[in-house]
Amino acid sequence: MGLGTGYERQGCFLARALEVVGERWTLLILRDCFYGVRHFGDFLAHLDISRGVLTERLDTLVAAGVLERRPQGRGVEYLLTDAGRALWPTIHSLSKWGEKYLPGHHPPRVFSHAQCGSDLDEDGRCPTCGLVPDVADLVVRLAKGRNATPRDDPVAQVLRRPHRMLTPLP
Amino acid sequence: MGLGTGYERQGCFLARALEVVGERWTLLILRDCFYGVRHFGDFLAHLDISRGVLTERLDTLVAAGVLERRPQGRGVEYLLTDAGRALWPTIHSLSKWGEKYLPGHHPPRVFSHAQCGSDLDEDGRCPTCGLVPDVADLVVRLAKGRNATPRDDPVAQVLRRPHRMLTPLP
DNA sequence: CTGACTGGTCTGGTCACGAGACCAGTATGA
DNA sequence: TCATACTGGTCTCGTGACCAGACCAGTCAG
Repeated sequence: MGLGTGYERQGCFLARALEVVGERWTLLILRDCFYGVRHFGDFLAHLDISRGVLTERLDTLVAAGVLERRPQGRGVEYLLTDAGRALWPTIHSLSKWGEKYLPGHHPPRVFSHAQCGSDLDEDGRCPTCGLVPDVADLVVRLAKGRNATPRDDPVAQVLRRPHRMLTPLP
Repeated sequence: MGLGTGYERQGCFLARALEVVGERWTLLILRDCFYGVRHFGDFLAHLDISRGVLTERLDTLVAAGVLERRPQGRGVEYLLTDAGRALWPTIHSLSKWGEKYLPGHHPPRVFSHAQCGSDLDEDGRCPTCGLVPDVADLVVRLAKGRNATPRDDPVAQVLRRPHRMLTPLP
Protein backbone atom coordinates (compact mmCIF):
# COMPACT_ATOMS: atom_id res chain seq x y z
CA MET A 1 0.00 0.00 0.00
CA GLY A 2 2.90 2.31 0.65
CA LEU A 3 1.97 5.74 1.89
CA GLY A 4 -1.65 6.74 1.62
CA THR A 5 -3.28 3.56 2.74
CA GLY A 6 -6.73 4.96 2.38
CA TYR A 7 -6.84 6.84 5.63
CA GLU A 8 -6.19 10.21 3.96
CA ARG A 9 -9.53 11.78 4.70
CA GLN A 10 -9.28 11.11 8.40
CA GLY A 11 -7.43 14.33 9.23
CA CYS A 12 -5.97 12.65 12.27
CA PHE A 13 -2.47 11.74 13.35
CA LEU A 14 -3.48 8.30 14.49
CA ALA A 15 -4.46 7.60 10.90
CA ARG A 16 -1.19 9.11 9.66
CA ALA A 17 0.74 6.88 12.03
CA LEU A 18 -1.20 3.83 10.89
CA GLU A 19 -0.31 4.57 7.30
CA VAL A 20 3.31 3.97 8.26
CA VAL A 21 3.04 1.43 11.01
CA GLY A 22 -0.44 -0.07 10.74
CA GLU A 23 0.03 -2.61 8.01
CA ARG A 24 0.26 -6.32 8.55
CA TRP A 25 3.67 -7.38 9.99
CA THR A 26 5.04 -3.88 10.45
CA LEU A 27 4.87 -3.73 14.24
CA LEU A 28 6.33 -7.22 14.51
CA ILE A 29 9.24 -6.16 12.34
CA LEU A 30 9.80 -3.21 14.63
CA ARG A 31 9.54 -5.41 17.72
CA ASP A 32 12.35 -7.49 16.24
CA CYS A 33 14.37 -4.33 15.61
CA PHE A 34 14.09 -3.49 19.30
CA TYR A 35 15.31 -6.98 20.12
CA GLY A 36 18.34 -6.33 17.97
CA VAL A 37 17.47 -7.99 14.68
CA ARG A 38 19.13 -6.09 11.82
CA HIS A 39 19.43 -8.37 8.79
CA PHE A 40 16.94 -9.22 6.08
CA GLY A 41 17.53 -12.92 6.51
CA ASP A 42 16.97 -12.82 10.25
CA PHE A 43 13.64 -11.04 9.95
CA LEU A 44 12.73 -13.62 7.37
CA ALA A 45 13.59 -16.54 9.60
CA HIS A 46 12.07 -15.16 12.79
CA LEU A 47 8.80 -13.88 11.30
CA ASP A 48 6.85 -16.17 8.99
CA ILE A 49 6.62 -13.41 6.42
CA SER A 50 7.01 -13.58 2.68
CA ARG A 51 10.07 -12.02 1.07
CA GLY A 52 8.10 -9.62 -1.07
CA VAL A 53 6.16 -8.19 1.85
CA LEU A 54 9.27 -7.92 4.02
CA THR A 55 11.02 -5.97 1.30
CA GLU A 56 8.08 -3.63 0.92
CA ARG A 57 7.69 -3.04 4.66
CA LEU A 58 11.38 -2.31 5.16
CA ASP A 59 11.26 0.13 2.25
CA THR A 60 8.22 1.88 3.71
CA LEU A 61 9.84 2.15 7.12
CA VAL A 62 13.06 3.52 5.66
CA ALA A 63 11.11 6.02 3.55
CA ALA A 64 9.18 7.14 6.63
CA GLY A 65 12.39 7.66 8.59
CA VAL A 66 11.68 4.91 11.10
CA LEU A 67 14.55 2.69 10.00
CA GLU A 68 17.91 3.46 8.46
CA ARG A 69 19.31 1.14 5.78
CA ARG A 70 23.06 0.78 5.98
CA PRO A 71 25.26 -1.51 3.86
CA GLN A 72 27.69 -3.27 6.12
CA GLY A 73 30.31 -5.99 5.70
CA ARG A 74 28.63 -8.69 3.68
CA GLY A 75 25.05 -7.57 3.77
CA VAL A 76 22.84 -4.74 4.89
CA GLU A 77 21.77 -3.51 8.32
CA TYR A 78 18.42 -2.01 9.20
CA LEU A 79 18.65 0.17 12.28
CA LEU A 80 16.05 2.08 14.27
CA THR A 81 16.27 5.85 13.97
CA ASP A 82 15.22 8.17 16.80
CA ALA A 83 11.73 8.22 15.32
CA GLY A 84 11.77 4.44 15.34
CA ARG A 85 12.90 4.20 18.94
CA ALA A 86 10.11 6.58 19.88
CA LEU A 87 7.66 3.82 19.00
CA TRP A 88 8.73 1.76 21.98
CA PRO A 89 6.02 3.02 24.36
CA THR A 90 3.35 2.08 21.82
CA ILE A 91 4.76 -1.39 21.27
CA HIS A 92 5.26 -1.97 24.97
CA SER A 93 1.77 -0.86 25.95
CA LEU A 94 0.12 -2.96 23.25
CA SER A 95 2.13 -5.98 24.35
CA LYS A 96 1.14 -5.47 27.95
CA TRP A 97 -2.48 -5.09 26.92
CA GLY A 98 -2.38 -8.41 25.12
CA GLU A 99 -0.76 -10.04 28.11
CA LYS A 100 -3.45 -8.78 30.43
CA TYR A 101 -6.60 -9.20 28.36
CA LEU A 102 -6.01 -11.97 25.84
CA PRO A 103 -5.54 -15.65 26.49
CA GLY A 104 -2.20 -17.04 25.33
CA HIS A 105 -0.47 -20.36 25.60
CA HIS A 106 3.02 -19.09 26.10
CA PRO A 107 5.05 -17.27 28.74
CA PRO A 108 5.28 -13.47 28.35
CA ARG A 109 8.53 -11.62 27.91
CA VAL A 110 9.61 -9.49 30.84
CA PHE A 111 11.60 -6.26 30.61
CA SER A 112 13.91 -5.17 33.35
CA HIS A 113 16.05 -2.12 33.96
CA ALA A 114 19.67 -3.11 33.34
CA GLN A 115 21.09 -0.63 35.87
CA CYS A 116 19.08 -1.78 38.87
CA GLY A 117 17.66 -5.12 37.79
CA SER A 118 14.01 -4.33 38.59
CA ASP A 119 11.24 -5.49 36.29
CA LEU A 120 9.27 -2.70 34.68
CA ASP A 121 5.68 -2.09 35.70
CA GLU A 122 2.76 -1.94 33.30
CA ASP A 123 3.47 1.65 32.27
CA GLY A 124 7.08 0.89 31.44
CA ARG A 125 8.36 2.56 34.61
CA CYS A 126 11.13 1.14 36.74
CA PRO A 127 9.61 0.74 40.23
CA THR A 128 13.00 1.26 41.88
CA CYS A 129 14.16 4.35 40.01
CA GLY A 130 10.63 5.68 39.42
CA LEU A 131 11.57 6.67 35.88
CA VAL A 132 10.84 5.31 32.44
CA PRO A 133 14.22 3.96 31.30
CA ASP A 134 15.49 4.35 27.77
CA VAL A 135 14.92 1.21 25.68
CA ALA A 136 18.66 0.74 25.34
CA ASP A 137 18.82 0.24 29.10
CA LEU A 138 16.40 -2.66 29.13
CA VAL A 139 16.99 -6.37 29.21
CA VAL A 140 14.37 -8.78 27.84
CA ARG A 141 13.95 -12.24 29.15
CA LEU A 142 11.37 -14.97 28.82
CA ALA A 143 9.27 -15.55 31.91
CA LYS A 144 9.27 -19.07 33.27
CA GLY A 145 6.73 -21.41 31.67
CA ARG A 146 6.34 -23.82 28.82
CA ASN A 147 5.76 -22.66 25.30
CA ALA A 148 3.60 -25.20 23.49
CA THR A 149 5.25 -24.72 20.09
CA PRO A 150 8.58 -22.93 20.43
CA ARG A 151 10.29 -21.56 17.34
CA ASP A 152 13.72 -22.68 16.39
CA ASP A 153 15.36 -20.01 14.27
CA PRO A 154 18.65 -18.38 15.35
CA VAL A 155 16.90 -15.28 16.65
CA ALA A 156 14.49 -17.26 18.79
CA GLN A 157 17.40 -19.24 20.20
CA VAL A 158 19.27 -16.18 21.39
CA LEU A 159 16.07 -14.77 22.87
CA ARG A 160 15.68 -17.78 25.14
CA ARG A 161 18.31 -16.20 27.38
CA PRO A 162 18.21 -12.63 28.71
CA HIS A 163 19.30 -10.13 26.06
CA ARG A 164 20.08 -6.41 26.12
CA MET A 165 17.63 -4.55 23.90
CA LEU A 166 18.94 -2.99 20.70
CA THR A 167 22.22 -4.89 20.79
CA PRO A 168 22.95 -6.97 17.68
CA LEU A 169 21.37 -10.33 17.94
CA PRO A 170 22.39 -13.54 16.25
CA MET B 1 -9.38 -12.65 9.07
CA GLY B 2 -11.01 -13.10 12.41
CA LEU B 3 -8.84 -14.63 15.05
CA GLY B 4 -5.65 -16.32 13.94
CA THR B 5 -4.44 -13.79 11.46
CA GLY B 6 -1.34 -15.72 10.69
CA TYR B 7 0.68 -14.59 13.66
CA GLU B 8 0.10 -17.85 15.56
CA ARG B 9 3.66 -19.08 15.54
CA GLN B 10 5.00 -15.88 17.05
CA GLY B 11 4.49 -16.96 20.66
CA CYS B 12 4.28 -13.33 21.65
CA PHE B 13 1.57 -11.16 23.15
CA LEU B 14 2.22 -8.33 20.76
CA ALA B 15 1.24 -10.72 17.99
CA ARG B 16 -1.80 -11.86 19.95
CA ALA B 17 -2.86 -8.27 20.43
CA LEU B 18 -2.39 -7.55 16.74
CA GLU B 19 -4.66 -10.43 15.86
CA VAL B 20 -7.46 -8.54 17.58
CA VAL B 21 -6.52 -4.95 16.99
CA GLY B 22 -3.99 -4.93 14.19
CA GLU B 23 -6.19 -5.18 11.16
CA ARG B 24 -6.98 -2.33 8.85
CA TRP B 25 -9.49 0.17 10.38
CA THR B 26 -9.67 -1.46 13.80
CA LEU B 27 -7.75 1.16 15.75
CA LEU B 28 -9.65 3.94 14.01
CA ILE B 29 -12.93 2.32 15.00
CA LEU B 30 -11.69 2.21 18.58
CA ARG B 31 -10.55 5.82 18.42
CA ASP B 32 -14.11 6.71 17.46
CA CYS B 33 -15.43 4.64 20.37
CA PHE B 34 -13.31 6.72 22.73
CA TYR B 35 -14.76 9.86 21.17
CA GLY B 36 -18.22 8.53 21.93
CA VAL B 37 -19.35 7.02 18.65
CA ARG B 38 -21.67 4.07 19.33
CA HIS B 39 -23.81 3.40 16.28
CA PHE B 40 -23.10 1.44 13.14
CA GLY B 41 -24.25 4.29 10.95
CA ASP B 42 -22.03 6.82 12.66
CA PHE B 43 -18.89 4.71 12.27
CA LEU B 44 -19.88 4.30 8.66
CA ALA B 45 -20.24 8.02 8.08
CA HIS B 46 -17.16 9.10 10.00
CA LEU B 47 -14.75 6.48 8.66
CA ASP B 48 -14.67 5.85 4.93
CA ILE B 49 -15.00 2.14 5.52
CA SER B 50 -17.12 -0.40 3.67
CA ARG B 51 -20.13 -1.93 5.40
CA GLY B 52 -18.86 -5.47 5.15
CA VAL B 53 -15.55 -4.68 6.77
CA LEU B 54 -17.16 -2.58 9.49
CA THR B 55 -19.49 -5.47 10.34
CA GLU B 56 -16.61 -7.89 10.50
CA ARG B 57 -14.42 -5.64 12.66
CA LEU B 58 -17.20 -4.94 15.14
CA ASP B 59 -17.89 -8.67 15.38
CA THR B 60 -14.21 -9.41 16.00
CA LEU B 61 -13.99 -6.74 18.68
CA VAL B 62 -17.11 -7.99 20.41
CA ALA B 63 -15.86 -11.58 20.26
CA ALA B 64 -12.54 -10.50 21.76
CA GLY B 65 -14.29 -8.68 24.61
CA VAL B 66 -13.13 -5.23 23.56
CA LEU B 67 -16.60 -3.95 22.70
CA GLU B 68 -20.01 -4.84 24.02
CA ARG B 69 -22.99 -4.98 21.62
CA ARG B 70 -26.19 -3.77 23.19
CA PRO B 71 -29.55 -3.36 21.44
CA GLN B 72 -31.01 -0.02 22.44
CA GLY B 73 -34.10 2.00 21.43
CA ARG B 74 -34.13 1.91 17.66
CA GLY B 75 -30.77 0.45 16.91
CA VAL B 76 -27.73 -1.04 18.52
CA GLU B 77 -24.97 0.43 20.66
CA TYR B 78 -21.34 -0.65 20.65
CA LEU B 79 -19.64 0.25 23.92
CA LEU B 80 -16.06 -0.12 25.12
CA THR B 81 -15.56 -2.73 27.80
CA ASP B 82 -12.85 -2.41 30.45
CA ALA B 83 -10.50 -4.30 28.13
CA GLY B 84 -11.38 -1.82 25.41
CA ARG B 85 -10.73 1.20 27.58
CA ALA B 86 -7.38 -0.27 28.51
CA LEU B 87 -6.29 0.34 24.93
CA TRP B 88 -6.29 4.08 25.45
CA PRO B 89 -2.58 4.39 26.31
CA THR B 90 -1.66 2.56 23.12
CA ILE B 91 -3.90 4.72 20.96
CA HIS B 92 -2.75 7.90 22.65
CA SER B 93 0.93 7.12 22.35
CA LEU B 94 0.65 6.16 18.71
CA SER B 95 -1.25 9.35 18.00
CA LYS B 96 1.38 11.43 19.73
CA TRP B 97 4.10 9.64 17.82
CA GLY B 98 2.44 10.52 14.53
CA GLU B 99 2.07 14.09 15.61
CA LYS B 100 5.74 14.36 16.48
CA TYR B 101 7.40 12.43 13.67
CA LEU B 102 5.11 12.53 10.65
CA PRO B 103 4.19 15.50 8.51
CA GLY B 104 0.47 16.29 8.46
CA HIS B 105 -1.62 19.04 6.98
CA HIS B 106 -4.12 19.33 9.75
CA PRO B 107 -4.25 20.53 13.36
CA PRO B 108 -3.79 17.84 16.03
CA ARG B 109 -6.38 17.03 18.65
CA VAL B 110 -5.49 18.03 22.18
CA PHE B 111 -6.58 16.20 25.31
CA SER B 112 -7.07 18.00 28.59
CA HIS B 113 -7.96 16.92 32.09
CA ALA B 114 -11.58 17.92 32.72
CA GLN B 115 -11.08 18.46 36.47
CA CYS B 116 -8.23 20.96 36.24
CA GLY B 117 -8.24 22.03 32.61
CA SER B 118 -4.55 21.29 31.91
CA ASP B 119 -3.49 19.76 28.62
CA LEU B 120 -1.91 16.33 28.91
CA ASP B 121 1.78 15.88 28.23
CA GLU B 122 3.23 13.40 25.77
CA ASP B 123 2.92 10.48 28.18
CA GLY B 124 -0.72 11.16 28.87
CA ARG B 125 0.02 12.66 32.29
CA CYS B 126 -1.71 15.77 33.62
CA PRO B 127 1.11 18.22 34.41
CA THR B 128 -0.93 19.83 37.20
CA CYS B 129 -2.09 16.69 39.00
CA GLY B 130 0.96 14.63 38.06
CA LEU B 131 -1.26 11.62 37.39
CA VAL B 132 -2.52 9.84 34.31
CA PRO B 133 -6.24 10.64 34.32
CA ASP B 134 -8.88 8.10 33.38
CA VAL B 135 -10.05 8.50 29.77
CA ALA B 136 -13.51 9.38 30.98
CA ASP B 137 -12.04 12.48 32.61
CA LEU B 138 -10.59 13.84 29.40
CA VAL B 139 -11.88 16.45 27.02
CA VAL B 140 -10.81 16.43 23.36
CA ARG B 141 -10.59 19.54 21.31
CA LEU B 142 -9.15 20.50 17.99
CA ALA B 143 -6.03 22.66 18.16
CA LYS B 144 -6.18 25.94 16.28
CA GLY B 145 -5.26 25.72 12.63
CA ARG B 146 -6.78 25.15 9.22
CA ASN B 147 -7.65 21.70 8.01
CA ALA B 148 -7.19 21.55 4.24
CA THR B 149 -10.06 19.13 3.63
CA PRO B 150 -12.35 18.93 6.64
CA ARG B 151 -14.96 16.17 6.85
CA ASP B 152 -18.59 17.00 7.12
CA ASP B 153 -20.38 14.07 8.73
CA PRO B 154 -22.36 14.52 11.98
CA VAL B 155 -19.56 13.06 14.09
CA ALA B 156 -16.95 15.38 12.63
CA GLN B 157 -19.24 18.34 13.24
CA VAL B 158 -19.64 17.63 16.94
CA LEU B 159 -15.89 17.08 17.26
CA ARG B 160 -15.17 20.62 16.05
CA ARG B 161 -16.05 21.79 19.55
CA PRO B 162 -14.56 20.40 22.77
CA HIS B 163 -16.14 17.10 23.73
CA ARG B 164 -15.97 14.91 26.81
CA MET B 165 -14.47 11.54 25.92
CA LEU B 166 -16.73 8.47 26.02
CA THR B 167 -19.93 10.51 26.19
CA PRO B 168 -22.45 9.75 23.42
CA LEU B 169 -21.70 11.77 20.40
CA PRO B 170 -24.11 12.86 17.70
C1' DC C 1 36.75 -20.05 -10.76
C1' DT C 2 33.48 -22.03 -8.00
C1' DG C 3 30.32 -22.28 -4.50
C1' DA C 4 27.84 -20.37 -0.83
C1' DC C 5 25.66 -16.57 1.30
C1' DT C 6 22.99 -12.35 1.32
C1' DG C 7 19.43 -9.47 -0.18
C1' DG C 8 16.64 -9.16 -2.97
C1' DT C 9 12.85 -9.60 -7.68
C1' DC C 10 9.11 -12.07 -10.17
C1' DT C 11 5.02 -14.95 -10.77
C1' DG C 12 0.68 -17.30 -10.10
C1' DG C 13 -2.97 -18.52 -7.08
C1' DT C 14 -5.76 -17.11 -3.08
C1' DC C 15 -7.90 -14.17 0.01
C1' DA C 16 -9.23 -9.59 1.86
C1' DC C 17 -11.14 -5.12 0.73
C1' DG C 18 -14.14 -1.46 -1.52
C1' DA C 19 -18.37 -0.09 -3.71
C1' DG C 20 -22.75 -0.53 -4.03
C1' DA C 21 -27.16 -3.19 -4.50
C1' DC C 22 -30.26 -5.37 -1.73
C1' DC C 23 -32.88 -6.79 2.52
C1' DA C 24 -35.36 -7.44 7.22
C1' DG C 25 -37.10 -5.54 11.47
C1' DT C 26 -39.04 -1.63 13.80
C1' DA C 27 -40.91 3.02 14.40
C1' DT C 28 -43.49 6.81 12.73
C1' DG C 29 -47.09 9.36 10.52
C1' DA C 30 -51.28 9.97 7.66
C1' DT D 1 -53.69 0.16 8.62
C1' DC D 2 -50.66 0.83 5.42
C1' DA D 3 -46.77 3.45 3.44
C1' DT D 4 -42.34 5.30 4.55
C1' DA D 5 -38.10 5.84 6.57
C1' DC D 6 -34.41 4.47 9.33
C1' DT D 7 -31.12 1.26 11.19
C1' DG D 8 -28.13 -2.47 10.90
C1' DG D 9 -26.96 -5.31 8.46
C1' DT D 10 -25.97 -9.31 4.05
C1' DC D 11 -24.40 -10.42 -0.79
C1' DT D 12 -21.91 -9.98 -5.03
C1' DC D 13 -18.44 -8.73 -7.95
C1' DG D 14 -14.16 -6.60 -9.42
C1' DT D 15 -9.52 -5.21 -7.78
C1' DG D 16 -5.55 -5.32 -5.19
C1' DA D 17 -2.64 -7.24 -1.38
C1' DC D 18 -0.45 -11.32 0.35
C1' DC D 19 1.85 -15.97 0.35
C1' DA D 20 4.85 -19.54 -1.37
C1' DG D 21 8.31 -20.54 -3.90
C1' DA D 22 11.33 -20.09 -8.00
C1' DC D 23 14.75 -17.36 -9.65
C1' DC D 24 18.63 -13.91 -9.73
C1' DA D 25 22.73 -10.60 -8.95
C1' DG D 26 26.58 -9.10 -6.17
C1' DT D 27 30.22 -10.42 -3.03
C1' DC D 28 33.41 -12.98 -0.52
C1' DA D 29 36.17 -17.36 0.81
C1' DG D 30 38.69 -21.15 -0.58
